[in-house]
Amino acid sequence: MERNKRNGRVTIRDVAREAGVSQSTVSHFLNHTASLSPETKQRIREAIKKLHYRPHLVARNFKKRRTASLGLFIPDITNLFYAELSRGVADAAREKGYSVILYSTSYQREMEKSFIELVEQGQVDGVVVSYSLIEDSLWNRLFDCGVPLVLVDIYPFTSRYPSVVMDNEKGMEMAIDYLHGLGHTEIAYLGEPPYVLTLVKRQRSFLASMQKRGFSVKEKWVLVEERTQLNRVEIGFSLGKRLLQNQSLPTAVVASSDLVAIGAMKAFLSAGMKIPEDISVVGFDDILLASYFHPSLTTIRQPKYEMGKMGVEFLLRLVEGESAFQNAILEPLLVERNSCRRLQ
Amino acid sequence: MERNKRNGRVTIRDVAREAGVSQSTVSHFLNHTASLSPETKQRIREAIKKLHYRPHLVARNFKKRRTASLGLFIPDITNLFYAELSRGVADAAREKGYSVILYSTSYQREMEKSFIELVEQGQVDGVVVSYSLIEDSLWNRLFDCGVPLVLVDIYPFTSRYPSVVMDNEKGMEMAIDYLHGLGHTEIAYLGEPPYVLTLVKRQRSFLASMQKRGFSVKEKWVLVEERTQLNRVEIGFSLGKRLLQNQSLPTAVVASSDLVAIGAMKAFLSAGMKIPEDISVVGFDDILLASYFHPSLTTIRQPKYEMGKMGVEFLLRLVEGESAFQNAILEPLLVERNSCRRLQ
DNA sequence: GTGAAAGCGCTAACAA
DNA sequence: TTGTTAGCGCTTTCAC
Repeated sequence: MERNKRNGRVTIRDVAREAGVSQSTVSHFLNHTASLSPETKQRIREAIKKLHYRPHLVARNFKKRRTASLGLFIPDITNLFYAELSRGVADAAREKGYSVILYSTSYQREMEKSFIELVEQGQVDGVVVSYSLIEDSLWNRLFDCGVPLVLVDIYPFTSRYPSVVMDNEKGMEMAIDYLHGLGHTEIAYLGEPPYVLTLVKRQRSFLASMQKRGFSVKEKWVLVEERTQLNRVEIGFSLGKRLLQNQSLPTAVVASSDLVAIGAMKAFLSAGMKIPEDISVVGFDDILLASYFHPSLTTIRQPKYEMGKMGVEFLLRLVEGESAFQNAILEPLLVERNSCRRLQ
Repeated sequence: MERNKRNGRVTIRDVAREAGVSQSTVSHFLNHTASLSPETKQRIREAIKKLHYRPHLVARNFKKRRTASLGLFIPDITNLFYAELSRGVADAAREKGYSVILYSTSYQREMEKSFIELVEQGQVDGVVVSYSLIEDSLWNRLFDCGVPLVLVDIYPFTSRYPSVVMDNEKGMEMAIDYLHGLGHTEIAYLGEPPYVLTLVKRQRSFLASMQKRGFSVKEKWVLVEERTQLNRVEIGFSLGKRLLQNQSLPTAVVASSDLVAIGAMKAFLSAGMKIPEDISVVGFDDILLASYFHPSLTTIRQPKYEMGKMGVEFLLRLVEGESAFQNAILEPLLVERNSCRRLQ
């Protein structure tokens, strides 16, 4: 970078001086906000080139009272579900000229707090929230600071914000339906910590769907981890092992997510069981890699990338001044692979 | 957020007025940069509370000529290698008071360019680069704009910057050594596009290590994909299938990364082969989930999280004015699982 | 202990 | 078509 005498950065002033015009003329040139004479333009162009001038983005946005960036609240970027969602968010944001600041909390209170503070201090123009704040008071701080918000994969527990979710009840019902169609009636549920309503709904819908069909649900077959911070795959593994401690086993298992399903499959295989011969498994999400496990995982697909993308679209409408907003509910899709067998 | 009359945001001015002191006194209060009388402090505290004042981070940093954020250049956040690395970067950054802006390019020129422009325009104080810019001229723009840089998982092709890499040659040699120890001499290499030196080194080291041991390398057993943008797992799958078209097959396969290995395993299993009975597989990276595939993947571990973390540490020294810098080379570790068998 | 004033790099009325 | 001026919200001398 070229440096000017004073402090380093080449500013619009330096360009103006070099070109023999005023600051505002250079600004007009940069923003095409006035028509300038060809000669002036040329002089400015040369000055810019000579000094290697680049407008200072932050100053520019500061003046315009915006940051052109969005915050992305997620619990864990190494969870493929969130990674795929993030990609949708990042792509949509970039397309509209916004940057994405990563607020990935590792499910930790401290991190939540520190990110919320950044939001309160105006670091971003809007926030995509795919995460349930553990500490309730932080939600209030987020709401109170008046920053535009969109809830993605989080149910709109308050109706003040746009949101994008998949129909989780329906997704879970499709899973049960599918297993039912294959002749299964003895089905277990393995769940990660239901710390978001999304997960609560899956669990409830599991129970409701089972009941609706007259299938009994053994308490010991509904295993839900409590400790929020654990790795999802490890949760699945440990729940899988716990399930195997039962006297009688179900013929099929539905997991709260693919990661849990994968962990559970590992537990089953490690115990010498065969999938789907000895037990069928259905996941939830359809993460990348789901089809690469052995056996490939039958699962309920969530349109993660699209959810992220749509979330940003909804958010930016708010950011750019619209007051109306939408709450989208997307459709689940069952992806049949090789982790389930037909009984008999 | 409380609003003042003029434009919305409550500023330090409003607080000063409310408390009956000057702006600078409030500033001193906020920054503990002068000792104030208890009464003044109290009045300011009350005013802040009453108005729900939050200092404006951007203005603050602008004044201080910094952004307190770092850019993270990666090709794909849904590639678990980069997701894990990103976590290290994010954690270290947060710990030091910096935010992370995601520059994930999807291996696309356009994206590269648009991110480089943001860097040139001063969006960040420093950049973690774990990505080889496809377009050479963009590297120059990055270098020329004088922003502090650290290269992570990228070899320092110029010696002007700090860097963190694992010893890729050694890692690959360990893989061959390991297979050798198990009695393998017929080994194939499946490689993703060697668009970074890191990958080139793995490939070269594969050839060198084979040669050193007097193992012949069949040309048809060294398969390397060219198309940069393809998904790594799919690359592995297609290379695996291509390998199977050979008349004679190797007894073992080394992949350029775990994702490629996983794809290849899928191809082998789909063709009715058993792993490791019919063919042994060694991966590279040890991504999360590597132990959950079937069979679990023997691989060379890269300390991804630590690399990200260390990268940020190196970078921040530069950002904070130090001129000396380090180039760290980390040690690989072979993680033995179940994807390889002893011959005989 | 407190405040006046200048200025970070830029945009945007408004004037000329 | 070009320039003057007044800030955006804050920090930071430097004086009192």
